[in-house]
Amino acid sequence: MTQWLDEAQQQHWRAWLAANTLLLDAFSRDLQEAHGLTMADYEILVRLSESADWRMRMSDLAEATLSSRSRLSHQIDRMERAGFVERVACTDDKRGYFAVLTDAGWDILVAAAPCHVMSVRERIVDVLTPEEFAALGNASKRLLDHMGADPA
Amino acid sequence: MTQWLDEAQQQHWRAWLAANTLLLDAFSRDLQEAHGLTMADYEILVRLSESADWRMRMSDLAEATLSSRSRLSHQIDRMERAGFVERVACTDDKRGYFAVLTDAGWDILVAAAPCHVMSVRERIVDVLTPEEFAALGNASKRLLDHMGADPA
DNA sequence: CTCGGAAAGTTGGAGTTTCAACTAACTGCG
DNA sequence: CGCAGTTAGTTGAAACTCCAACTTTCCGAG
Repeated sequence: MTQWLDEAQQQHWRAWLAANTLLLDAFSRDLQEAHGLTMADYEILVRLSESADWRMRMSDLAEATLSSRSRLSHQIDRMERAGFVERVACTDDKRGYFAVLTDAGWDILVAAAPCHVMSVRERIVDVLTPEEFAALGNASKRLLDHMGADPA
Repeated sequence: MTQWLDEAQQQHWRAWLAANTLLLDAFSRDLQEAHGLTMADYEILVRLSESADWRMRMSDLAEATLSSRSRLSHQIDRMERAGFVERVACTDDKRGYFAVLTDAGWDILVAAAPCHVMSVRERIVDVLTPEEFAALGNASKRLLDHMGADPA
């Protein structure tokens, strides 16, 4: 016998789902309109910029951005065409490649970051009380843990 | 001067983002493996099944599922091909169409629902304390309100 | 050394989403 | 009435994602 959700649970669940969709849409739209970037582009730029030598192995980057290898590979194709990253062969492991941030990639990240942070603030951080926001973050962290995901 | 996020805020934000991605992936995968449905399919089936006469105007359905008209149109194409819905011309407004749930659509929804609810429980509802889950839902609701979204 | 399996990454095609352009029908104002 | 502007919905192409198959290289046991 299925244990259905009660009315309140149903509402929480749907709110969570709807908020995700609308927020993610909004962030993408903001980034897109202002700088022609997608969320995926942006996350890759961020990860690379935070890495030593502005570079990361394809697999590590895929894992960090919660993306499949295949998806990342196509994604890096596009970003390479756009001039934001370069592929550099890894000499230690000849199967491997690094995705390396270019100056152009850095520049667009620097240009886009303030506007992205702004929209995260406007739509989430500053909308909630600090307690509510922390609760949202902590609940998310618990859910991640339960799935065995690294919180990094 | 950009007001960056502090360390804790950064972590909450990233946790939220990661949890969304992983959870949504997981729900899709569960539905896909068990019944060959996508989340989008499932939500449409749910909405239609909850509507009078198992039918909804295309625009209303698009709005309810937070999808663009174009996306919904393609989506309904596929579901019509699969036999889960039908398009029925609207006689009042000759521009309009109803998406109507078929018996086959109802059947697959009935088959898929328990397994979907199960996975929502397993991955969210039963993972958190009732307080944490409520906090997640309420925060989401607040964010929706702030975006002017109807909580229905 | 060498061979089988695992890991890194890419590829192509099919499926999905987005965007802009389009048709057809409705609405209301002069 | 009659036509300008809106609304409903579709379409096709381009962008993106997913999946399965593939190549190359690495690793470890014998």
